[in-house]
Amino acid sequence: MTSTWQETEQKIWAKWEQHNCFSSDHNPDGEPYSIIMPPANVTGSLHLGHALTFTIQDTLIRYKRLQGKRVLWQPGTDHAGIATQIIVEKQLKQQGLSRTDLGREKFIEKVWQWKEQSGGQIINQLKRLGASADWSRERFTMDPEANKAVTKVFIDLYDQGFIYRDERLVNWDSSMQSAISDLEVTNKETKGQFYYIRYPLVANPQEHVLIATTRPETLFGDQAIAIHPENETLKHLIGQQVHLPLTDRTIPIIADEYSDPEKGTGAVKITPAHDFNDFEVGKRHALETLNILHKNGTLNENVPESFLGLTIEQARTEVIKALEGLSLVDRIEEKEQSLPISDRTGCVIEPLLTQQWFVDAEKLAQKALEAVENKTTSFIPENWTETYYQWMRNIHPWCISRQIWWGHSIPVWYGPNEEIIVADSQEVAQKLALERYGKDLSLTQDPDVLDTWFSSALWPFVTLGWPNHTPELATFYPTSVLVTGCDILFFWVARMMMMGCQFMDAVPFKDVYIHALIRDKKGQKMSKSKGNVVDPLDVMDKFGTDALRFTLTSMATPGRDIKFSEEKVESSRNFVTKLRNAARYVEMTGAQFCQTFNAQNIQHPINQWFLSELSTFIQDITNALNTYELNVASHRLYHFIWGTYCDWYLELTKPLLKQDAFKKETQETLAWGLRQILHTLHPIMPFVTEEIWQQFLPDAQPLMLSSWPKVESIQQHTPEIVPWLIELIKTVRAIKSEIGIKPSQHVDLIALNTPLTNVSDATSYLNILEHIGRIRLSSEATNLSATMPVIVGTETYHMRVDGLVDFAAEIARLERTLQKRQKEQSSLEARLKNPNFVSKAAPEVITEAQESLATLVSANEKTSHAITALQKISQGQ
RNA sequence: GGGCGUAUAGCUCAGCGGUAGAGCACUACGUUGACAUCGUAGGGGUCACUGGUUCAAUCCCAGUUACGCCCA
Repeated sequence: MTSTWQETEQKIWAKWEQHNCFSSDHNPDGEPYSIIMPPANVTGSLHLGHALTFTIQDTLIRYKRLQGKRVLWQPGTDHAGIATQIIVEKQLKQQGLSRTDLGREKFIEKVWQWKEQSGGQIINQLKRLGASADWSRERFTMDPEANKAVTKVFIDLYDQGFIYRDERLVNWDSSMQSAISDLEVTNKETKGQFYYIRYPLVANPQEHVLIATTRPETLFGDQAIAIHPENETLKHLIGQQVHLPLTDRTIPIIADEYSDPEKGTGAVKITPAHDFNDFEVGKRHALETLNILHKNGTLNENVPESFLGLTIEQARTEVIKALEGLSLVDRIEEKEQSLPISDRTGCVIEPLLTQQWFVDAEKLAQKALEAVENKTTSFIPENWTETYYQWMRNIHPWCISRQIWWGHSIPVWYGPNEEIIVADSQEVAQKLALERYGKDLSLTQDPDVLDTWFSSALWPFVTLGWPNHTPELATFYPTSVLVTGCDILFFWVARMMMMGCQFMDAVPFKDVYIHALIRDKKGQKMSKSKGNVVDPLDVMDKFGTDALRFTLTSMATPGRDIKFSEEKVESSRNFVTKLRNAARYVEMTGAQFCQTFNAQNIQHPINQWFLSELSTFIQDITNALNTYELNVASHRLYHFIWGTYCDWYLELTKPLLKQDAFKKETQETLAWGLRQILHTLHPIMPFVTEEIWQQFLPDAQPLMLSSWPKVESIQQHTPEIVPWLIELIKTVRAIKSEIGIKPSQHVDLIALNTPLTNVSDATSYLNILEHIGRIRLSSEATNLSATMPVIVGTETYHMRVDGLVDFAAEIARLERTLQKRQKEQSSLEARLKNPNFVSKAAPEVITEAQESLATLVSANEKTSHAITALQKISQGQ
C-alpha cells in the first residue's frame, strides 16, 4: 500500500513533462509572475526545510499558473564554494592525496567531475516533491554566462569605487586557511580560563600592572595596556611603559574608554592584530599591528624562538609555564567565555590580519535600504523589516575574497609592485599593463576566488540573461516574490537587494515572504549530530508527497517555527484518502465532468445550497493564497472538502439521486463541485488532484494547465431550508445517542409546523430525512407524553419513542445546553441594559446583540419547557 | 547590550475588541453501497501573571515571569 506512492507520482510527473507543463511559455498574454528559486546547494540533499520552502513556492506558482498568469519559476543550483571544496578534498584524502598534490587546474577538474556525477541530486529530489519550475531553464552559478556576469559586476564595482583591497582583520579558518564571512562564525559559550598576569613597570620593575586575559599566548602581539581614563585606582599609571614579559619589548599604558573598569582588573592588554576590538583601539592610538600567526594557525617568527611553530593550544600552556617561572602569573580563574567557531569546519576562528578584497557595503546598502523604507519591496510578515533595517544600517565591509580554489576567480592581475590591474581576462590585463607602463610585464592573477554569495547575489538577473537585454529580463524582472527562511536574510536577501538596486536600478523582488524554520517534534533544531533529522524522502515514500506538502502548508503560519511530527503527516494522508474515496463515489454515481455546467440553472435547494457554500469557499481560498496565508487556505480546504462536501453534501445527494427529477442536475453538481475542489486543491496537492482529474478526463489537458474557478459564475443564493434540515438531523442524532437508541433505528417525528409545508418538492426532503436521519415525519396527533422534545431553532418537535428510553440522560443533555445558553443570555441582557453600551457601541453591534438575544430567549424557553415536560413524563413512569 | 518573537484544551497549533476553535489523543456508540486511513455523538480551557485604555479585553497599551531566535 505504502510503496505505491512513488509509482503513481512518477506517472503523473511524466504526463506533466509530456505536456510540457513546466514551460514558462504558457499564458503568453498573461500578467508576468516570477519567482527565483533559491539556488540549491549542489552538495545538498533535500531536507525538510527545503521541502517547506519549495512547497510554498510551488503552491504559489501553480496557483498563479491556474489563474492565467505568465509564470516563471527559475530553478538552479549554487556552486557552494567552501562546502563543495571540502567534499572533494575529503574524497582526495581517502586516496591519500591533497589538493596541492593535484595542483589547481587538476583539482578544479576533479570538482567539475564530482559535480557532474553526484552534484545536483537535490534537483531530482525537488522534482519528486512536485516542484513545477521551468526545468529547461536550469542554471548553475558557475555557468560560463554567470561567470561573465560576475566578472563584469566585480569590474564595474571596482571602477565605481565600491570594491577595494585592504589589509584588515578577518575571520580566519586555519584548517581551511581561508577568510570566512562573519555570518559563518558562531559564538559558542564554553568554559575557559581567565589568566591574571603581571606586566612589570619599566620605571620600577618591582611594581606591576595586573591584566586578565583568556588568551595569554597572544601576549607576543601586545602593543599596549589600556586603562579607562576615569579609572580612579589605575589612571595614575597612564603614560608609563611596561616590560612585555618573555620579550625584550616595552609597551605603553594608554588611556582608552574601551577598557571597562568593572571587567577583569580594569587594565586590558591590546593586541591589534589578533582581536577585533583591539584593532579599533590600535587605530585610535596609531599602534602597530604585529601578527604572530602563520596562516595554518601556528606561531610565526614574530615570537621568541622557543615558541615558534607551536599551535595556539600548545603556546597557551607554554606561555603560562614560562610566566609562572618568572612568577608573573597572579592567579587563574575559571571563566565562561564565548569562542568563535567556524560553521564550516568547526574549528576555532582566529582574527587574522590579511590582504583581502572588500565591498563597501555601507555605500551599496543605501538604495537597498531605501527600497524597503519606501515599500518598493515589502517583507511578509512585516516584522522582518526591522531586522533588515537593523542589519543594513550597521552593515560592515563585506569581505568577498576566499583563499580557496573552487569558485569565481577574482578578475585582478598584479604587476611588479602588487600594482592592481582589473580586467576580464589575462589578455586584457596584459594590454592594460602595456598601456599603463609602456612595456610588457609579467602579471600574476590574484589566486583567490569570490565569496559564493557574491555570485548568488546576482541570481535574480543573471538567470534571466543579464548583462544581455533578454526578453526574459524585460518580462520577469523584478520578480514577484522571494520565498525563503529567515536564516539567509543577511547572507542572500540583503545582498540581492544591493546588487539588484545597483545593477538593474530596480529591486529584485516586490515581496519577500519569510517563512518559519522546521524543528523536530520537541522543538529542537534538526541536526545530524542529534540524530533527529527527518528525511522528507522517507516521509514521501511512507505517506505520499501530497500528504507531506499539505502538512507543511497547513503549518506554515507566518512567524512561527514548525514542530514537525509524523502524526500530522498521517492525518494529511487520511485526507488524501478521503478525497480519493469521495471521487470514487462521484464516479460510481455515473456523474461526469462536463464542460457545459451552468450553476444558474440548478433548481434543487440542496444543490443550490452546496453551490453557495462552494462559492464562499473559493473566495476564501483565493483571498488566503493572495495574502500568502497558506495555512488558512489549507485548513479551509480540509474543512470544506471533509466537512461540507463529504460529510454533508455527498450524503445529501444519496437520496436525491434516487429521484428522477433531480438525478441529472445532482450528478452534474456533484461532479462540478469535485472539479472545483480539484482546481483549488491542486496548488497544494498536485499529484492526487491530477490523478483524479485524469480519472475523469483521461484525454484532457492536465489539471495543472486548467484554470482557477471564477466565483461570479457560481450561484450565491442560500436556501434556508438546508441549514434547517441539517440542524434537525444533528439534533435527532444527538438525542438518539444520548438516550441510547441505535443510530440505525428509525423514529417518528411529530412535526406540525415545518418549513416543508410550503415546499413543492417536499418528497426529496422526506427522503433525505428517512435515509440520512432515519427520521419519519408525521403530522398525526398523538399522546405527547410518550415523546421526546426535539428543539430546532425556535420550533419544538416531538420524537415518538417506544420502549426503553433514558429520560434522565436527555434531561441532563438539555440542561447542559440550557445552562450554556442562559449564561450567554444573561451576558447579552446585561450588555443591553448598560446605558453606556447602548449609547456608545456601534448600531450594528447593538442590533446584532438584540437579535441574538431574541433567538436565545425563545430557544431557552423551548428548552425549559422541554425539560419540564420530560421531568413530568419521567416522574409519571 | 540592541532587535525580533512566543505563552490559548492532555499534545501540536489557529483565531480575534462583543467571554473561545481545529487536528491528534480521549470516552461512548456504530459495517446506512465512497471511505474503519471511516462514521455519529460527547467530555475537556480563569486564553501565563499584574495593572491600564474601553460600554466591552484572550485580543490593544504598560509592566512582570518563563522560554526561544538573531545581531554585537
